[in-house]
Amino acid sequence: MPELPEVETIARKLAPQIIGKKVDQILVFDSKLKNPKYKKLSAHLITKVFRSGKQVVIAFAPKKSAEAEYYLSVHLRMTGRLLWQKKSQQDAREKHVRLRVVCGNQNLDFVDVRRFGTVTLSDTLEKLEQKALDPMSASFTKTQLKELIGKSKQEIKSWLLRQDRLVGIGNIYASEILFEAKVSPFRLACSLNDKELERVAKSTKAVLKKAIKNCGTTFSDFQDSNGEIGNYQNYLKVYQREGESCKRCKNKLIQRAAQQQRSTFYCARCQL
DNA sequence: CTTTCAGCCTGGGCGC
DNA sequence: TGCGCCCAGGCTGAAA
Repeated sequence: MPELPEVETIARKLAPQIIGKKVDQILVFDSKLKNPKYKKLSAHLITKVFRSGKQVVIAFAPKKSAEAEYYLSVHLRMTGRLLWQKKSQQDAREKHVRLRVVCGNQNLDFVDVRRFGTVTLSDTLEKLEQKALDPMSASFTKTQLKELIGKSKQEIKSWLLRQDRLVGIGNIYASEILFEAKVSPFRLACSLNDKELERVAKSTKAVLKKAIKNCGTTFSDFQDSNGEIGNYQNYLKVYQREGESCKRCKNKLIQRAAQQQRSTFYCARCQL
């Protein structure tokens, strides 16, 4: 479900809620997520919560102001959510709770309907770090983008989804970024000239920044740790607007096409 | 090396 | 109300 802005939102809201909490135990309700190492987290304190790519990373230390010993990295994929909530009487499995971090009378629940989400435990940050560039980092520039693209003959929309080059962009923001940059999603990545690369780089930063400011996009089930939703769906220019008018050129030319079995939305008039 | 494509899962919404 | 089909904001690994 979530892309970079949604994961950033989750991490930011979760951090003040769970930092300083002491872990009693980890409960796993999904056989795919079983891991005997989770026992090691008992009695540890949560010391940090942050985003890495599309993952939410939670750091654990044996005591306050000690170095983190473990990092729990959660990838929410399509339908995953992290909810900080009071202990409930309900059966965890009924609500698709897959993993539960028990902290006193509250739980951090990893809820995931489709079970695509993954959870990994690591004892160093290096093992979690992505080789790919984060588009919100200062080193993401037109020059960097050009270098990353190289001679790739993939269509630019598909290229933007490649997590091994650039982390964090998913299906919604790829369409929105290319609309903002006035670049057709079907253009081959290697065919973009310097001006177009500049527009793609700038639009990437601008779109993601604005989405983060608005706490992400909510369609069906994106929620932060309080069960609150984002606002960016009100700012989407092309995504899910097939047949509607372009907000820039006013023509009824917002179209939908399939690329790699995923929907792409674009304006047939102003994206060249 | 690069690129494509089925598969992983479940549920909601639609037409019949 | 029920059934089958399509769709869903992601990623992996095998195949071409």
